[in-house]
Amino acid sequence: MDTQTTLGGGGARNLRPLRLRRVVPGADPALAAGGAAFWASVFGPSLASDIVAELQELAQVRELPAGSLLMSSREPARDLCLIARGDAALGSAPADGSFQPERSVQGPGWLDAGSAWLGGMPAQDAVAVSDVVLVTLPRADVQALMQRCPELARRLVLTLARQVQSLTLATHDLMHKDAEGRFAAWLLQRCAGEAASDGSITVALNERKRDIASQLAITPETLSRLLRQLSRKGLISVAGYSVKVLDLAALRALAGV
Amino acid sequence: MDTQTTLGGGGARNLRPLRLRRVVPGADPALAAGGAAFWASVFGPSLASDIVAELQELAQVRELPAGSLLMSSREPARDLCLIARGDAALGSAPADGSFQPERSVQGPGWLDAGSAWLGGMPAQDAVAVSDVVLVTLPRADVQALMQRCPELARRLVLTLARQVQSLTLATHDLMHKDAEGRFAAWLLQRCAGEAASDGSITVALNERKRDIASQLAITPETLSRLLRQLSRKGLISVAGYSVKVLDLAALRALAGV
DNA sequence: CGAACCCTTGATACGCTTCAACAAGAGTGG
DNA sequence: CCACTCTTGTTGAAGCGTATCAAGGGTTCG
Repeated sequence: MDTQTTLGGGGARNLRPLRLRRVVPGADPALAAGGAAFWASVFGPSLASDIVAELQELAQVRELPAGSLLMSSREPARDLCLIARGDAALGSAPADGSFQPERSVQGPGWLDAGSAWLGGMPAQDAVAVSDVVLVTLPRADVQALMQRCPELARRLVLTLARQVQSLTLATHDLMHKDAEGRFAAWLLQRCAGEAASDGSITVALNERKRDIASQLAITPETLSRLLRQLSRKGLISVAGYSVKVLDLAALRALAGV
Repeated sequence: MDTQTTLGGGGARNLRPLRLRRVVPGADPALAAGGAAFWASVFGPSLASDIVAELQELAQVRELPAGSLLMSSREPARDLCLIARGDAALGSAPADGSFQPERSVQGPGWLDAGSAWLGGMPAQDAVAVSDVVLVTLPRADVQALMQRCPELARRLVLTLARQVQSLTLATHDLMHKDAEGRFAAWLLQRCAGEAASDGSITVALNERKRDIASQLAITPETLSRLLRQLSRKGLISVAGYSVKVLDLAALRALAGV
């Protein structure tokens, strides 16, 4: 039917993401774990350097292999959790060993800034998708630091406000968009600022397709059919784990409302 | 088929909620709008009284009729929004005059504590379901107050963290539960702490059924069929706008996972 | 090689929406 | 008071969207 018989075929495609990635590019650990750049990317730029130093003092930095459980909904959250390097997934682990990712986080960024304040269990579990550098800040210490530095409090409020907005948009999508619309919106978000010269944009899928499907609340089968449909309609062109966006406007129309 | 021919029938049921309620019980305005009780219910108890006084100073209190637009996703959010009295609905207003409620808020409580910090448009619209007393706090002033009172900052972080958790649970439900499960969960949440002597619990539906359906992301038709199904199975008993829960355990089983 | 894992494709089943029709109030105005 | 309209909820029939089940091929690893 298509000139391209198999989506998974072709030689020039990028490699498939493994379930557990064992090899990791050896990034500079000093930069990733402890640099001021890291704190700037999670708390925003130009935070007073003495505060950054205190945060660095409080932070517990751990390097963990892919597959590690970073956060469990079965034990109380005492720390604010961040990812300095690597990818992680938030979702639910239904005790039978499987894991349903609901949201993905790429380092450097926040994993969970909220649960620790509530004195109960976090609402989600988290696992490392790649090898990660996990940074944890004890809530009590952060609270004490906030007492002396109102600016830090403001940054934290900002972080939480952003997350509220992001989650609000996510629920809106789940309530009002069908699978095609949600995938279009997901793809557009991955396009942000990566325009090529001819107007086409290529998006590399870093995760397994079944994890993408899981985040979109659809089955892997449906995602596969969706990719086929959209490429048949000429909106995208798929080669393994790389998706080229051909018709940005049409994709936006699908994603809108 | 049933002994009860029509769900809407029967004489002893409670009244139907109107689309725009015009009559409102005349509660004590002093208590609702300005009392320390109000601030305690939104910021938590035992906040320093001088801070409460300053908040009271900053707050702009407005009494608005049912149907009013309280918040628009088309104009930037400069204030933190609270409801002192009455009911409001957050959702999307698709410009054609209709309104799709996604979440309901009952006073006293927060309407939107997050958007104002982001310097953009809020992600949702809000309308008053009943007559409401709307309280707004200019973000800049709250920020200045937080500088002098770290405790206030902590309370705000707590508020936002709670909302993050609530939204996380909502997305989880939308992703993994079917309509029956979501409705069961919704009903159970309304049961909280209202147990009668014989173990049965009666829940009064304050909103239109179509608004409940909208919050559950289902159609009114499906909700109607769902009520019929569950009452046929003996889990609940429906009389107009009052639902009696008969089998709490079975309902929990439906809502679980 | 076989085993494990992933993606794809097809056939089928089910949940929910859509559309249409109807009954019951609630508001309106004679 | 009644007739009329508007809105809400209910019910049934039909159809779409997505899940489920089953089969097959590709790739990686032991």
